[in-house]
Amino acid sequence: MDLTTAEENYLKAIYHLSDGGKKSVATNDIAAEMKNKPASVSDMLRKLGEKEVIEYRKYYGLQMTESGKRFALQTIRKHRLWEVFLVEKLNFAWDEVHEVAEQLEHINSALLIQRLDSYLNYPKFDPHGDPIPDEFGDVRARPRVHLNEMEINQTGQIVAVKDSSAAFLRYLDKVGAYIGARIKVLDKVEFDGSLEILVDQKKTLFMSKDVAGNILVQQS
Amino acid sequence: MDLTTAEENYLKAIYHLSDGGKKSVATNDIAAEMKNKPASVSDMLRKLGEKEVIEYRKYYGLQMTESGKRFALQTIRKHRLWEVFLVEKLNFAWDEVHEVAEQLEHINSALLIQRLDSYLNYPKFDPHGDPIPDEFGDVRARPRVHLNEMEINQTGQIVAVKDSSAAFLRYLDKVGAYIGARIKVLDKVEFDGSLEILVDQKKTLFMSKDVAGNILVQQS
DNA sequence: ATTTATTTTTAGCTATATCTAAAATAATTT
DNA sequence: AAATTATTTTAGATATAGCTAAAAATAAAT
Repeated sequence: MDLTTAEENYLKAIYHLSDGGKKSVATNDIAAEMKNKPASVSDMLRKLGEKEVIEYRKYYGLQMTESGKRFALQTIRKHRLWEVFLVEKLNFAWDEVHEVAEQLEHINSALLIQRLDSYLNYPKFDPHGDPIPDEFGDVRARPRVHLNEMEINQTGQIVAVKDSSAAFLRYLDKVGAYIGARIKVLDKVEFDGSLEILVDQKKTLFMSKDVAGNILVQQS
Repeated sequence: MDLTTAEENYLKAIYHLSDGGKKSVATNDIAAEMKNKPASVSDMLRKLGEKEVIEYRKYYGLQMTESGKRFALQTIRKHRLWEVFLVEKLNFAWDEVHEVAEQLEHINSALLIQRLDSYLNYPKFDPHGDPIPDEFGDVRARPRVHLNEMEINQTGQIVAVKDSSAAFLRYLDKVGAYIGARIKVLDKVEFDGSLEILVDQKKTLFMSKDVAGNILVQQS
């Protein structure tokens, strides 16, 4: 069974809004996420129900089926692999990749994705630090802590940022706090929660509690 | 003005069938090339006429406009750049790339194509030896000769093959006669036209007139 | 120069994916 | 509990891109 591009996009939106198929999702919220009208969503939900990628009872909401989750994860996998390609090979900036990956994720070729994965050396995380599902849809989720919650002398690796506005990403780029950077908390100021951070065993960096609250770290 | 994927595919087909916009093309031939029905083609020609990428007088055939040629060349450029990527970076075989490139050519991002071009080191020819138009649609066409028409001691570079059946491509791969290979005609047998070829100043190779007739060489 | 055959176009239908406006259902408030 | 509000669905459009069957125009053959 094959899905259209539109169906893939709906499934992906539903997957994200439902927190991986755990929660129920409102028609209105899907419409907001997809930037279209609730009436269009209702229609699509009926179709997705017929294809059995969701279980749909009208007026009562929906549940993703196992099949639906697999499809969503495949699309997410492709999106994130392409993001890695764009950043690592074509030197795109973090904030330039989304639009293009949004198109590339719908290219249909199992061989292409296998080869791309291999070419990129089987990355486990995308440039924003989000995990890349493997070909079976398995995700190796790492425990994450907000940087502002870490204690002095604790170490880890930056794995994600919460605020992905262009301005914030530019700031991070400037200070060298890229995804994958190894960090160590050197000092913490009591009264405002600001931090002194060692980045990649070289640069030290002062950071406000607010900024640190937007950075996720895998502790090690 | 933007074109849909279907419109891009029609323009590309028309460009090829009309030999770069020079000849007129029959509705039936477009239908055959696109594997759909003449009625569908008529309809699309009307639309393409309205968008002024072709000049269309019903029953009388069509002419590509300058705008139409530019669009077609951009699509061809993207297709061939992706083919280079698939073969050189992802290790696709010559006969595996077409289908996937057919999808990738419709990805819409000027930046992506610029970066891809740069990443591939501004290739001038695709893996089949067909020229890649530059971003302005200019094509550096090289004079080509069939290998069987070359004389003893003449040299050149293989730029294309006419028969692109998987069997033929496998044969060429096996004997090392890939696109770009530098060749020299060492000897020519009078009575059957078969040739002795030096490939890349290393291997010598015997080749029937028939095989040589399917290989195009840029003389140098 | 008619007739016949071929090619091309039109008319009307189907499917996808969107929309607006109205109707139906569920949730909230008084 | 009834009325009001919010959410969701249906009904009926529109646009794209294909189809079949029939009509119209052009080309070929007698």
